[in-house]
Amino acid sequence: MLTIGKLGEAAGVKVPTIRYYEQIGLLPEAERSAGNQRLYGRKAMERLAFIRHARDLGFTLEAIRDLLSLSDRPDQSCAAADAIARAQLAEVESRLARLTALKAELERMVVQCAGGKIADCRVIEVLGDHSLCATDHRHPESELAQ
Amino acid sequence: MLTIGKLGEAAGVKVPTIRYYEQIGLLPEAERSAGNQRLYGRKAMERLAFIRHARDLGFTLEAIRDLLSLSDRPDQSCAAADAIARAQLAEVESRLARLTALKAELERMVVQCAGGKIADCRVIEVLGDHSLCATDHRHPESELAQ
DNA sequence: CTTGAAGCTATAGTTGCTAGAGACATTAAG
DNA sequence: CTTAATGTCTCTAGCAACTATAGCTTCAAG
Repeated sequence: MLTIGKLGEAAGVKVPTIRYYEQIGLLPEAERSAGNQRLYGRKAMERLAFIRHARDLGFTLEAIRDLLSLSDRPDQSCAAADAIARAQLAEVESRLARLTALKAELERMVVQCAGGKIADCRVIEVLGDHSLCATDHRHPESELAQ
Repeated sequence: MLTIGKLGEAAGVKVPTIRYYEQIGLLPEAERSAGNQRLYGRKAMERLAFIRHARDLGFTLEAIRDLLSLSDRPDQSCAAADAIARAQLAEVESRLARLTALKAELERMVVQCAGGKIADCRVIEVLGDHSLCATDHRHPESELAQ
């Protein structure tokens, strides 16, 4: 059995994060030692690794909650898990598209800056006047989060 | 003079967001009508458009605060503004790189899923075992934010 | 003159943690 | 066996950048 610190080290997750996951019900309540410290076995370790990996791939905690409850029912169809993964892929693709446009616009801005005074600064000028932009990046339909 | 609702409409910013910007000092305190309602002129409109545009390009409010105070000093060198824009570009580029890797991994996952039972689901399996991944996307050096 | 939309303030919620305070537990050295 | 250092406990508050709610006042149209 591992203490919370050892578990965190093993899984690459900070200790308060583990307690947070327990608090929001993503990890079950841990067993406790005589001195009231959390103790974890292999199952908890695997579950935490799953969460960590999914987080690394950008899944939200809500999606992970669903994926975990699916993985607890091995006999069911995997359509739901597939759908969650596809949704995440779509999300990542839309962020990629958006970021690519932003990158182009920022490059334009930075390249054009001649390095003089603020009054002539292309950066400030472009920010102040959207019509100077090449692409229409206004009114983003989805957030950029992640 | 515009009311807050008209200003928000014109600039594509929600009303509570405008009040929020005023609260954190990004917009100056607005003039008030006899009935205590905020009134905005062209200067406020331009400032809000600047903020909105910079937000669309992914600048943080802190960066925008700096850019705004720079734009108030037209005779100074634009090196600082340039540096902020370049930092933002670098940030966007690093996110792009990361998201590109995520996309590849998610695609692999989704493509391999044969659509059977959870027990055989590639999505669940890959999430549970990082060694099944092609790339090492663990321990991200920077957050994915935005 | 009434009604409904828009405005006001203040507070709390969102996501996914992270940081701090102050108290108890465990371990390693002396 | 004691002490010191670390680890853990709970609880609360903070981060970005808003968004939502409640309960009020003001404004504009009919």
